[in-house]
Amino acid sequence: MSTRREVVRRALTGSSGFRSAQDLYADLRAEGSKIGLTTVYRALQSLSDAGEVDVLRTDEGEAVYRACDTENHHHHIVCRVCSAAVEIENPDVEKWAADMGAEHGFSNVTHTVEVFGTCSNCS
Amino acid sequence: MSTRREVVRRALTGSSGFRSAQDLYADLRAEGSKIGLTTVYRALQSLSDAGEVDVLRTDEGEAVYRACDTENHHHHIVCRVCSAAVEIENPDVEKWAADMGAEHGFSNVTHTVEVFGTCSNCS
DNA sequence: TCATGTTTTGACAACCGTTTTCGTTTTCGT
DNA sequence: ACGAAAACGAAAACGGTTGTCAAAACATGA
Repeated sequence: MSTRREVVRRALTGSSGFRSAQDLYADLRAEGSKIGLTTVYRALQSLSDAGEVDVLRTDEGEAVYRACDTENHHHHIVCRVCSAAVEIENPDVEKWAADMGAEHGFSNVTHTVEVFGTCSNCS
Repeated sequence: MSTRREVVRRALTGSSGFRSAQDLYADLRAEGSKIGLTTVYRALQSLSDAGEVDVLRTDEGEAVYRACDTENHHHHIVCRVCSAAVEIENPDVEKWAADMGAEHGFSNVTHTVEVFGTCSNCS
């Protein structure tokens, strides 16, 4: 396991919200690291492949990452101002998604569910 | 209302699945239209602003569009091979999202829910 | 019909996030 | 300490999308 990857993981863990690769790169450079942008992208790719971080896309198509507390399947409620996020669960939605798949003849069913709002700090 | 906009709308309506701007552009050129890519983007922007088409982002961050049967709030189950989509609803999810927002102090709550799978034609 | 102002259009360039390339540096096993 | 393999970073390439701008289409009034 590379040091750089750990540095990126730590930078991500230091924030409770979703961060973009460029955000993390800026943070790390600001604190004196000589890391390259390419390496940040590579580390995030690898962390997300390993399932250690969650990824989602903003409305603008930018990928943002978060180091979550649990590795289990869950969803988020995300502040659209500061990107802070809370992990949430809903077994009913899981079942519903599976049922919908079966009902319409879809196999290998997955789903994405994200809730957005303005958090109490930002409103 | 411009003709070009109608042409794009018709091209979208002709397909049951989600299509990208570039897909639609290719289709229209293939059928002899002299439309420009910029115009396709502009038409889709305007249709989506007007709420006449639904937009979502692929995993790769590409925007894809669909002309849905209803203008009411709904979700989709989308084939990850051919992009065919079926409109689905779930009042429970709507309520749950709102409840989660309230519970965690988030205001102005919205949500995105998409289900993915392989449709019967493609499996 | 013709002149004039407005809107729409499309070729092309610019943008921006992300990935590829490639030469260099670091790490690791022996 | 040595050489192979992996990681690294700068810069170029890439792909989708948006901005620019001049030309074309359209509308309006004289």
